[in-house]
Amino acid sequence: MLTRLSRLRKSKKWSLQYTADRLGIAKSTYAGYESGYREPPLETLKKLADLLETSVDYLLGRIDNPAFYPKAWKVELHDKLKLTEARTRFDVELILDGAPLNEEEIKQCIAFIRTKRKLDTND
Amino acid sequence: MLTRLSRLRKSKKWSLQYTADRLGIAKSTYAGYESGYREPPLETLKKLADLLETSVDYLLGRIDNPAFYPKAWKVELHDKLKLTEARTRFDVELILDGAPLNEEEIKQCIAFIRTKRKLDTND
DNA sequence: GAAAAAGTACGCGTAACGCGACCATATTCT
DNA sequence: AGAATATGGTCGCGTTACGCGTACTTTTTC
Repeated sequence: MLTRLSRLRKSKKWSLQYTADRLGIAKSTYAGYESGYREPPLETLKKLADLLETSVDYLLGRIDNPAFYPKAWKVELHDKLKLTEARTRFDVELILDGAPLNEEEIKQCIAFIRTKRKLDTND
Repeated sequence: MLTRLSRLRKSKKWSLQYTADRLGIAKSTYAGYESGYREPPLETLKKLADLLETSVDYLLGRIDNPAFYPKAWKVELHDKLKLTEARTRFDVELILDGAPLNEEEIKQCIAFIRTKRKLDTND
């Protein structure tokens, strides 16, 4: 059930003991979660998602993207596109006619809109 | 802990009994989840999120948006921007210098990129 | 206003959880 | 290399807390 825990923990180079300490539980208890031998209470599950910087839905195998997800769907146009939300930032792609906009196309769009806006305010 | 269950269930106009039946558990068992008296096993928690069309993270109070979230961060440029993913679609905004792109600006960007791409392929 | 359904609370039997203890393997240190 | 320490993994026991039936109150339906 929670086999994804092991991967995420190792990606952070944490030991079972360290992780268990941060959760305030015994090493054997946490090991039980990773092996699927036991299930954690919901409060511990939330702490795990916090520690490992992912979603509970990912830990449970309900989604496949380990990155946490945004609360607001706003995309800022810089050189790189960023999806902004409260916790962190995610890379996104803009697709047009099936092909993603490359960096240069995005820059050109940005310049295009900026000059357009400047013209609209100066008359 | 799971007080959001009650809201979501009522918004679907389901009774405790009906919900419990769909989960394959006793009414009193499910009632225990809503009241916070008991916690469901993780498998049941996932089923609940499926039934109520939300995320486990929302049920646990970890995020405030009950809508499910995307699996892939891809934005398709049409007249309206859409964030595409497996389950459903979300409206998004493109922000430039703090101001969102309006529909006309997006259309102009689309036309701009299309002509640019046509030029690149025809030489 | 009776009957049915819905919501709520409790007690019992039992499944499953948390922990310490233990061992095998891997890593670190002198 | 060999001792010392840390790590990953498993097991058994005591205890927690879960699932269900049951009973009771409140609400809805006719």
